[in-house]
Amino acid sequence: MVNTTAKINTISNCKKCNHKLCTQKVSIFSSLNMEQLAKVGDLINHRRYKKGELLVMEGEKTESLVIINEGQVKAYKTTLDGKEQIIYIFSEGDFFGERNLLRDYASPYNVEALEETHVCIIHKRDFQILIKSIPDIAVKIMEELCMRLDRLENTIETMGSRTVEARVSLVLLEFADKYGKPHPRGTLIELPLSREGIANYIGLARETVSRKMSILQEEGILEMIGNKKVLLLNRSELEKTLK
Amino acid sequence: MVNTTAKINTISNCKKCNHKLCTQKVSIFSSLNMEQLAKVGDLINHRRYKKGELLVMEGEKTESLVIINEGQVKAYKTTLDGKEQIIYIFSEGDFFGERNLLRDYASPYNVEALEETHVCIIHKRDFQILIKSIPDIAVKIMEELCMRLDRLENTIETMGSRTVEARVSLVLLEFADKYGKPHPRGTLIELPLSREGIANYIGLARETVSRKMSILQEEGILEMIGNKKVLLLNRSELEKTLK
DNA sequence: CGGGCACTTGATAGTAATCAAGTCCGGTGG
DNA sequence: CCACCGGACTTGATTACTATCAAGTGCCCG
Repeated sequence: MVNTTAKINTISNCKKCNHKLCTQKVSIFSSLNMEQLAKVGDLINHRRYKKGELLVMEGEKTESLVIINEGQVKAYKTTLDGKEQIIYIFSEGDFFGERNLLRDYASPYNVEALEETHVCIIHKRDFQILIKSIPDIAVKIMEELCMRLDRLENTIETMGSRTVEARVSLVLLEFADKYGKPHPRGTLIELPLSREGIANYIGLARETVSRKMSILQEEGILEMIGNKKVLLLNRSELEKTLK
Repeated sequence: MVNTTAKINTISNCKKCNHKLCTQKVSIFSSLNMEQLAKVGDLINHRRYKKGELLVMEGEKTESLVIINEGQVKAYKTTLDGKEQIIYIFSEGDFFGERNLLRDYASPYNVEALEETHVCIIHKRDFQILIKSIPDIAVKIMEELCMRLDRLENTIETMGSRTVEARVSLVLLEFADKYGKPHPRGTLIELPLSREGIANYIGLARETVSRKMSILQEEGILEMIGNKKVLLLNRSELEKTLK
């Protein structure tokens, strides 16, 4: 199965972890029984990336579905003026590379680790077999794709109607839902992105993001804790800026 | 050419046309054999809408997949300042309502006929049965959803990087691919939307769309023919404004 | 031929990008 | 433990661009 001892170690851990990590975490495998999970586990390879490392480059032809097991990554396109437009932030349980499961497809974006990240990889050919023997997986992927469509559609709505405040609110609410933890005075959000990253996510200048967040702080809607944390104090007020 | 008797005619035609119109036109049924097509045909209902009629309202709970057989529709969200942000234009062979095939889902947008439109409707419960007996359909839908994700991701990129020219170019190229016909001097595009519609599609003021298109005409990249047609003379030049 | 509507074009104002200093924070080394 | 350094962030001033407001113009249809 494998050669070097270190690798055997990792892999053998993985034999167990396949159920816990890659498979159980991920909604697309949630309907599988133990036997099926084991089957899936056999097809999975693992890999680690350090912060800043590229998992995939825009335009690169990839051959596999990648599932984030631990850590998080950003998927971004490079615009003609050299900026990066972040499209997705993928965290534990999210996947990418689904486009080329069915046909050959160049990656539409760069994917870069935002921190130490551990991924599970399933090769296209294995996945195609898998999807045929367990059709329910295709349905689960469809569900996930629909959720992404939802988010992108909403993003386009706020980007189109162009009230900058709404864009900032939307991203803060998104982060609150995804990364927020209960706190006596509200919700504590660990930001996955720097100010510049947030700006690149919602198509603004980093200074503008700073300014708008300062205003939200003055209004008592949130409190900035250092640069990487935000305490959301008044969620309903923040939601008002949306609709 | 049409009136009441014609309508009866149409309906009875449909028993036959199910194979030709709804099913053969649509990529999601492209892998089906004749027998399967017939099975699908039996599940389909038809309906016509006049220009301006709403097929679905934002927030409404729908129960079926709708396939455009003839005509076209726009899917749009109403923003808090009363504007409409158009997200999709669906034409012959496109479908919507896929979100609620799997779970109960309120429509994320209004859908309105841009012209006389004829649709095929499959109820959720029938579709769920269909998808189980012919799993390949789920795969086809996945493909289509991936294409939509592609487009939305590109839209977000251009909306984010905020060069207004690029937005106009992108929409013109999209229309050229979708509705363009060969012409001795380039590509003739029948615009599905008015200037205001285009503006609502790419998040600009209608005046801005006018101005940018006038500039493109001055530059010799295109020629406006009345209000509803555009002759694209220099496609490669238009593409340069993107990347 | 005339009326209405969509579109174009012009002038103005508002808002965010850009340019430019500062300031804060975390990390490092003395 | 403290002082210093660098990078990220904030804040301010200016500029650039598009939305908005306001006339016109042209096209399509009766």
